[in-house]
Amino acid sequence: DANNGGAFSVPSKCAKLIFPPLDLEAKLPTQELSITDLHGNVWEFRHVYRGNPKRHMFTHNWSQFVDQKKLVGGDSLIFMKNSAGEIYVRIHRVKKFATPAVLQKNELVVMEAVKLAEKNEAFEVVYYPTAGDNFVVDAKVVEDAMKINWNCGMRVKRSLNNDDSSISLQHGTITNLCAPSNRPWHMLQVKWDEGKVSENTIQVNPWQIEYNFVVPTLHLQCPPTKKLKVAEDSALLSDIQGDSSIPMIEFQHSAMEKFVDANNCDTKNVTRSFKLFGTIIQVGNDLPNSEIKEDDSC
Amino acid sequence: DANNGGAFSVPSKCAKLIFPPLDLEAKLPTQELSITDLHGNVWEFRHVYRGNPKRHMFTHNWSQFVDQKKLVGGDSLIFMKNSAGEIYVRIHRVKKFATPAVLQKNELVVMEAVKLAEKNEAFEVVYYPTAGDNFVVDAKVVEDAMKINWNCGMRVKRSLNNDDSSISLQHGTITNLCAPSNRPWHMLQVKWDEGKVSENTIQVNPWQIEYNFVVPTLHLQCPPTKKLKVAEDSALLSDIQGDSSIPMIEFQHSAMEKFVDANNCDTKNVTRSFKLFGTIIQVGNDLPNSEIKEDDSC
DNA sequence: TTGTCGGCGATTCGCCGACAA
DNA sequence: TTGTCGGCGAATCGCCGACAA
Repeated sequence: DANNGGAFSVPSKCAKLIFPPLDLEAKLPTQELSITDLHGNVWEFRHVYRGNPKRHMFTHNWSQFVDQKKLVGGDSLIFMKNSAGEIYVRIHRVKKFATPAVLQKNELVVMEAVKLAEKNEAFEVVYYPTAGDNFVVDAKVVEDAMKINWNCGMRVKRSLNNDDSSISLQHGTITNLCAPSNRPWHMLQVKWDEGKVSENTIQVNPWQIEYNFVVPTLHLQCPPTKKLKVAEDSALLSDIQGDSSIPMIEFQHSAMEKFVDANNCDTKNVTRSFKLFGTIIQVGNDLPNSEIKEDDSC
Repeated sequence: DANNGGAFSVPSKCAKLIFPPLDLEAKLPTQELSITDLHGNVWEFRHVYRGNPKRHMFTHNWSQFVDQKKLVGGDSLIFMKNSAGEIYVRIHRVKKFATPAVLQKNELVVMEAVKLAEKNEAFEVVYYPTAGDNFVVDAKVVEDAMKINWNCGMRVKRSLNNDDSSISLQHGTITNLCAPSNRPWHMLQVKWDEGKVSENTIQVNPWQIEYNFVVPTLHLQCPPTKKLKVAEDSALLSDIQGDSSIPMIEFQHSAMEKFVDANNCDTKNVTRSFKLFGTIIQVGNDLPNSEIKEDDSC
């Protein structure tokens, strides 16, 4: 388990198993530990054995670690030691589920904008780049996702690219198909395997999930283990940017900028098209002064 | 001018002209000022008249302002008051020029990667998303830029989208055409009007600048004043992301991610093409394990 | 065994006038 | 007129054992 105030209490099993032994005769047994994270960054923690009753703790550099990794209560740490005695740490973040109330409010706002956009009228949407619920996507991405014959009971997955360390796969089942006015926006209702029952059913866009076909037991060119490794490498490369729970968000964000730019009477890329909530938008001079606000909070 | 230690000394002309008058009889004349920035955020500064000799200063909330706006020595503030008495502040950032030595080192690294890429061999480049010197660009952007008949003496401009507030236009003149092996990378040498003489000549890519045609005195559909306003609005919308000195960087960054993903044996977008240093790259499975590292520092 | 609390010392931060350029 | 310095009190931070769950 994870953080409390100021220092970190290391479970004693973990400390005895992994850390070099301390001189327990000293009044204040202390050593400096160099621990490597998944990025190859080395953290110099001070490991002390103190308190009454005695317990193993990290003091120096611990709060910096919490800050930089944006740890919250519930997150877990996994310590590892290789044969050379080098210690590694990996973060396993607690899954965060948005409450249905928030999701429903977003739904209303977006659907209103959809109607305005279809009529070519001005619309306004507050965009949270880090929230992972994105509505401006490259047209091709939407089309590819719509080629799949989505159906109730299908097993799906999405990867949660948590902040800046681990990547984890989330699995679920399609429980409902709801296509208001035949639009793909939030068309699929998915029940995730994990999470509190009251919070684990959400509506998603087809392009945010992947169909989770069952891998047969035959030998394939890309066995599942290798595929997983690739996913981790890719996370390692891209996570410094540190946003979003959905892999494609960076591209979507840029698409958004492109759209805003073009909307402000830049005539260089008039032929470019995007899907906006599933409606094709030709960006150019013919749109009114639609405004899209960005906001990094949330 | 801008910041010193802890508080901010407001030039007395500015204070007398713009701020509401203080009760100069009090021992410590003080008032709270609500000042709005370009994002519409309201800052509550404490304005005191203190010291010996007396001077106008901002104390409370000033350091938060410096932190959030990432002000550095040399940056300027512009205060404005409208007829209703509301006060606004705008930041004008000092221009930063990279040293020729750094630029030349980058040049060597990139040119080496170009050669490897052309031979379809593995290459490695450290990518700084915030540095503004980008080499993976949508093919169409490059092609558009190459349609212009670049020539010495042409006047050009680029917009510096400084961190998160003002946008400023930088003007310059093409002083040299250097096309090693007929590639557009760093093809144009530009001398900027401002900046120290030793640092104001750099090599740029054609897609990073705009040809600055002379606007005739006739009436046009888009007079220059309006165009400037548009640029400011666009900065207002996009600057929270807060990177880069070149408008297109976000898109380039996403293109980079796309490229990395595709390179890691994702077969969904094999038909997509990019210009890499001006060389067309078809992303797909046929490339070896090229690695591209990202790094947010610098 | 381990989460939380109060305490304490060291460091930083916010705000001031004293200078001097 | 205005940039920088030292000083000071307040607030925060880092680190500890005392509890109790």
